[in-house]
Amino acid sequence: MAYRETEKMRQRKAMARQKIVDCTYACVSDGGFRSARITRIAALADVATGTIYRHFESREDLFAEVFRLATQREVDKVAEALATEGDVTARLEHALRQFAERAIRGPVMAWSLIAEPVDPKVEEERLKYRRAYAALFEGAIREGIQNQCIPDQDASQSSTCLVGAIAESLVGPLSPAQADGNVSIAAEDKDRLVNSIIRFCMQGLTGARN
Amino acid sequence: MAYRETEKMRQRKAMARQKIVDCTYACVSDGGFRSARITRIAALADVATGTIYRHFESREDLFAEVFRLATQREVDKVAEALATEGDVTARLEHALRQFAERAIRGPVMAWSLIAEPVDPKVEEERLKYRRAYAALFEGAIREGIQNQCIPDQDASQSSTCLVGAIAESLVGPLSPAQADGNVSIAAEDKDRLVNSIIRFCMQGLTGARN
DNA sequence: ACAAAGAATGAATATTGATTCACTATTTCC
DNA sequence: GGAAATAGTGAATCAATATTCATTCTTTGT
Repeated sequence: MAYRETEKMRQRKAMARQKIVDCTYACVSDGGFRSARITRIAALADVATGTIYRHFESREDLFAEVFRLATQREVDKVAEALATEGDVTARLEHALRQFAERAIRGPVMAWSLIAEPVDPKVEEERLKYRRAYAALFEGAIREGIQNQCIPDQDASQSSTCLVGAIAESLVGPLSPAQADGNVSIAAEDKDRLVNSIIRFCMQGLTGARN
Repeated sequence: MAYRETEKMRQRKAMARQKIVDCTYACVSDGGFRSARITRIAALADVATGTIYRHFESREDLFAEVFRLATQREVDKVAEALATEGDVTARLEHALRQFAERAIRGPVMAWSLIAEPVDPKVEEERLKYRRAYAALFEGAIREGIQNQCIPDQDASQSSTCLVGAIAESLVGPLSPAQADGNVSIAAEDKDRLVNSIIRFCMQGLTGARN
């Protein structure tokens, strides 16, 4: 025998794989999945196109993995915001703000995760992602209903409305950002936007104007 | 001279063109713009692929026209609902219901009009469509603010939230219409769904639980 | 240093559809 | 009927990318 897989090689391989994932993430952040070409990813990662296929079965599989990682990051942030101390409505508001602000910071990625049409394997990941969100928001809304901070309602349906209102507000205006070379919005506009959305959402949830 | 365009021919041509438009509409209703292949449209319309190019500059132009027609139809319905007698909130509620019910009836088309990524020329039409909606809802919200049925708020932003909440509920991946093998939902479920969305939206707008 | 095994390469291939265009068919008018 | 003009056809072409695979380069153990 001559060659056997060694620790050093395993690590080098893992690093190459990671670099491919990172560069794919960068490409997607820039123009969405659809415009992320294998050749561009390969060039960025400084490997040959063929190399990508030693690490991933197909473009679709690579994308599914990148999607999974990206969403995990987002969902974690929201979960974190919901897990703080305080009453349910405050925590929900905090979580919505987190969601909205992150989407504004990375509008193309937000659009890709929420709305861009993707291949079946990626769509499957998206379903899990939506379910994770739904579960988080729903849980909080249920808790709110229980201790009467929030009037009785279909928690699952309301959480869908929350996501929709935010997504449309952020992704709608910002997704043509890929078309024109859209510049990012000014900080005070961003704040007004986020506050406006949150007011609508919290009011839709609780009926309370604050 | 020998041949000159005659009325009969003009009509026949117009009919062929109309048939192409109709079949494109059908294809889009079925699977969105992206999956509407020229070959399939041609087959449906019972013409050769080349014929389509005698009536339209390109696939994109054909799609732009179909988009324009489809949205005109939708916007007209909402405008109609808003133009009835009664107080603003009742009319807004009526319009939202119209919007939601139509989207449920044709979820794929609704998704195509609202969220599917499309080519630039079609995107341009979508912008007009959004503006038309924004103008309609906004106008009503402004009117409501003026005569104090609705608290002061960013009318344009609120109208975006309305569209988003409905769109996500009806055409998002978690919507009942898509989740199961898109068998149409039962009438009473549909009603509950629409009522639930509308409650959220009206409450988001007015803060009033009814 | 060498042979065996694996990893990387990237030009060539495959695929998927839109679009073209040389040709055929139809309509019109004499 | 026949010539001129236009309409319709659909196989061939083109374009844009994902994917393959024969070849080259690296690593490893003796």
